Amino acid sequence: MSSATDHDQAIGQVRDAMRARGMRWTPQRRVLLEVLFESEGHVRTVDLVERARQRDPETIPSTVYRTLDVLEELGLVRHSHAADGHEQIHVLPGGHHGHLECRVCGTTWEISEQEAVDTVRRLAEGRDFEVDVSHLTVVGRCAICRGASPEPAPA
Amino acid sequence: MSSATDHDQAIGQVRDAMRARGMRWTPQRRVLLEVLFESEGHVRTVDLVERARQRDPETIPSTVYRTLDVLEELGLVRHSHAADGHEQIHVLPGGHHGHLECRVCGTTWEISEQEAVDTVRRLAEGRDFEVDVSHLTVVGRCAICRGASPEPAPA
DNA sequence: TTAAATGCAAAGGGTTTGCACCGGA
DNA sequence: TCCGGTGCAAACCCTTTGCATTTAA
Repeated sequence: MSSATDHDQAIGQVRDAMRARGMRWTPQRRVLLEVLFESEGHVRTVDLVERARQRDPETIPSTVYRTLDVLEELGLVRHSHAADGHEQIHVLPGGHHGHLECRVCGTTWEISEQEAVDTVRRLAEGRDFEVDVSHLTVVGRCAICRGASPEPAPA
Repeated sequence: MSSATDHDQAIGQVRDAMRARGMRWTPQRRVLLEVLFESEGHVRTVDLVERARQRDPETIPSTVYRTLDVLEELGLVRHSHAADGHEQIHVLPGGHHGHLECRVCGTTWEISEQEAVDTVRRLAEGRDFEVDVSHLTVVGRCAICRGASPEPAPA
């Protein structure tokens, strides 16, 4: 768990990085960064917009989307897609990581970078393919949902 | 590679299965099934609509989407999401399989069911998670695109 | 000062829905 | 005949875009 101070420090670094590149530091960007760092690794973009709006009701979606694009260019976040196809944002300093998502209950678990890399290693090596583990989402049914409904839809 | 006759036979089975459940067999459904069986395992839903329209210009998108829902309930197809979040359809009798997709050039390769299962086995076993390999899409950069641009965006 | 960001509104693209009509069983 | 499917149009949701205005540097 990170403290508010950790976040402040990380946000300060982003601010400096942006200024160093001639970009501007705005209240809107600070709000988004705060929300991002509190989002424990991954969030749906839609939820991000919502959380930012809770913090600042004036939040405009397009500003959030545009800032996310910038942050992705800076390498601070990455996006992937959840089981329903919606965009999902990952904060990198929390570590590259993949996801395991239950298609029944929607719960998501993180897969550590190491485990994600181990998982796809064989795939990648055999084909000279560079896997983007942050974009890896493995979908299926979790233990609880399998127990609740033993069989998947029959063929 | 399957012959037209194989397809006809498979389509006939679907027709019978639908009738047996009190569902109706329509020209629109036949067209969609034909397109599906010619799609070699996986297609984006949008492309499916397009291909059906080439065959029958009267094709209506909502009919395609609704029929796909029915086919998924029957267990004949599954959907997943490509790297851009768009829906992708898989025809099951062609075999469960995953995908490898290059985020740069967009090329997609199939991963056999066996390889997909091997890949995620450790992940699944450790958590009692049932992985839906048909929904597995591993994104990254292919050998060619890595050669063209050595480094990904720096952090 | 001045170019980067924002706010706003509108468009875009894929997908879903409601409902009257059609047509397969 | 009768209910499942279709056609059509509109709604939806997330996301992107254009452009005038604001504002950080």
